[in-house]
Amino acid sequence: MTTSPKPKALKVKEEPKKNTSVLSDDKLVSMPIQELNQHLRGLTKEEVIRLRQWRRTLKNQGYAASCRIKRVELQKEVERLAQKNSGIKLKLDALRSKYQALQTFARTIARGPITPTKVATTSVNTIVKSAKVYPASKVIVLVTSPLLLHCWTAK
Amino acid sequence: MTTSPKPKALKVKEEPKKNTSVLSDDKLVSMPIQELNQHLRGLTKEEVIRLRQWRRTLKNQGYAASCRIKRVELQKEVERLAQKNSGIKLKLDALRSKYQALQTFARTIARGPITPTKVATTSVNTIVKSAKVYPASKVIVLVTSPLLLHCWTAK
DNA sequence: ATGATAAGTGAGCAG
DNA sequence: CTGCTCACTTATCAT
Repeated sequence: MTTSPKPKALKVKEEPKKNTSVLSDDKLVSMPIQELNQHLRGLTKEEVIRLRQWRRTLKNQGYAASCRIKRVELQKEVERLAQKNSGIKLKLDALRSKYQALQTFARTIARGPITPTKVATTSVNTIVKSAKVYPASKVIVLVTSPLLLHCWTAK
Repeated sequence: MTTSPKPKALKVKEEPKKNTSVLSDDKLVSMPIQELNQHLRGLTKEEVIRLRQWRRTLKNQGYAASCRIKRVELQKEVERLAQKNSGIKLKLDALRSKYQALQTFARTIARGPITPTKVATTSVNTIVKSAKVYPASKVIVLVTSPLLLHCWTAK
């Protein structure tokens, strides 16, 4: 009905009107077609068609409803995915930070500021002691003699 | 219409029927309401109502269409998000691998092949002093606090 | 026949 | 009034 259907008068809201037959809509729609056919015996041809059509319409109501539900769930899906997405992004950022920190650290110990600060020999003791302010720190003493590397660390 | 509406006879497919007035549906629906009112002068009260209703119906057609488009886009949104999601997951996994590799590397160069001998903290001083038996030796003290490496050497 | 879905309609709410 | 959305109906398409 895409092109200019007759502008009809306003539709009068139909009365709910109770069912003509004993069958409830619920039963009519859920009954196996075979069983329905039995109930249809002895009815006018027109009545049969009408009932069948009504059954079909009721079924369609159900299909339409499930379509609507589907749509709602699609909406939820979008929200769920969006949330999940931002969650992963946070993880990614956190990991990136950790990675960069580690990278910096790795560079430092690999070839970074290994230009040691020069201090008086006597200060070494002080330095070793001061390391204790970092509970997680480790003190490593390297002593190089020609061609040999001796290494100790505190127990 | 939830409860047993009258099972009506099949609706006869209406003829497309050309528009009664000169106004095309397109114009009728897009025309400003004010302009419409001018065109409405001299028409039956019923005709006026009918035309207005028809305009409303045409508008509703448009709204319904945009609703459907919206739904389709929702569908696309889901696909888009799902794809994006798996993309980020790949990145995350890749970064995790890189991170672990770097971690291994860092561990290797940090304390890898040197396996320091463990000694009492007090012994460190002794060690430093004893290094002097090697005239060409160098003493380097490394103190690591989390993610930072401090390094000194004797003058 | 059955299920799903596009299009269209009126109802009703919100602005 | 306008726009939107819901529930429903009908028309189709595919199984």
